[in-house]
Amino acid sequence: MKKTVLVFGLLILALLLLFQFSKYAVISGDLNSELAIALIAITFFFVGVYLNKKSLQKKVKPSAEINHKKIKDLDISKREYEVLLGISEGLSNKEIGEKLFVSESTIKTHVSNLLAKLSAKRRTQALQIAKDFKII
Amino acid sequence: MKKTVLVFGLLILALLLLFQFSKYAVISGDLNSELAIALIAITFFFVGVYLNKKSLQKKVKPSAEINHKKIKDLDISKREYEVLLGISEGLSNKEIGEKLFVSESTIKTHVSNLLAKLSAKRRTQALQIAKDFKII
DNA sequence: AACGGTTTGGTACTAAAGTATGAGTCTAAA
DNA sequence: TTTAGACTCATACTTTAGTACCAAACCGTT
Repeated sequence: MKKTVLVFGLLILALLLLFQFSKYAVISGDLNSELAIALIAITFFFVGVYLNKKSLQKKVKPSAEINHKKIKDLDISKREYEVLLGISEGLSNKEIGEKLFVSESTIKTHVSNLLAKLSAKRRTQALQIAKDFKII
Repeated sequence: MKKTVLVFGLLILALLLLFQFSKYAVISGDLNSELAIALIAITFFFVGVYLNKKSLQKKVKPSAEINHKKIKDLDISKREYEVLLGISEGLSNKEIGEKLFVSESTIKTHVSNLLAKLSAKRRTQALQIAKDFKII
């Protein structure tokens, strides 16, 4: 919010300066009126590019963002989530165990609990559901 | 390519028209010089927005497109690809078999060949690799 | 018609995955 | 301090997944 106010403040300031500059150029009868117009055109061109980029970012980013609230809603613990990430990397239970420095048995327990919480029958189904929920 | 030429042609035309218009406004001593400048500013603002949107589209779209060439390069058959899609939906071999009206044995054969072609040890790893290759 | 590639499917096996149950440890909160 | 939840691990078991090998049927091409 603060950022938005700052940006718009600066934009209005720049706009006023450009208008003052163009007025001065016209009144003083310089040959520079074309230059002034060109400057205004270029400035607003970049303002357009900048604002468009900002507004698009807000529409594109969410598709790649993780829904942390959903993770809590599903009652998925920290460790279970780490296991879920291991599954999404295509690792076996044994490999996940090695990565997290625990036994394969432990991973099996986590996976089993995870599947129940995600209402999945298999780890591949868990991946599909987790993607739908945007938690991976 | 043709489109690009057309767009740039129209842009240059619009630019020239605006310059002529602004010249006329200034020379004729109207009070409208500010209006002319505002029009130029607005025009270039939208030009900036438009061009930015165009250039971003080319960068965003490919991330959701399927690389059919890669599928052929990996020598993955039609049926094998259908099985891969079944896996990505979280289905078991038996369920994929029912969906495609063939036996579980057949699916196992397809999966085994698929894993070899994708250099994967497990179906979950196959999913991860297939995503990297942008074939699912 | 013979050929290569795909698709299908079976048997027999090994390897993972997943379930159920019980239990010990640890930590943060009541 | 005891209590609940999270994490750990094991055993014993069932179910899927995956491999290896073989073989028949199908299909478009030459």
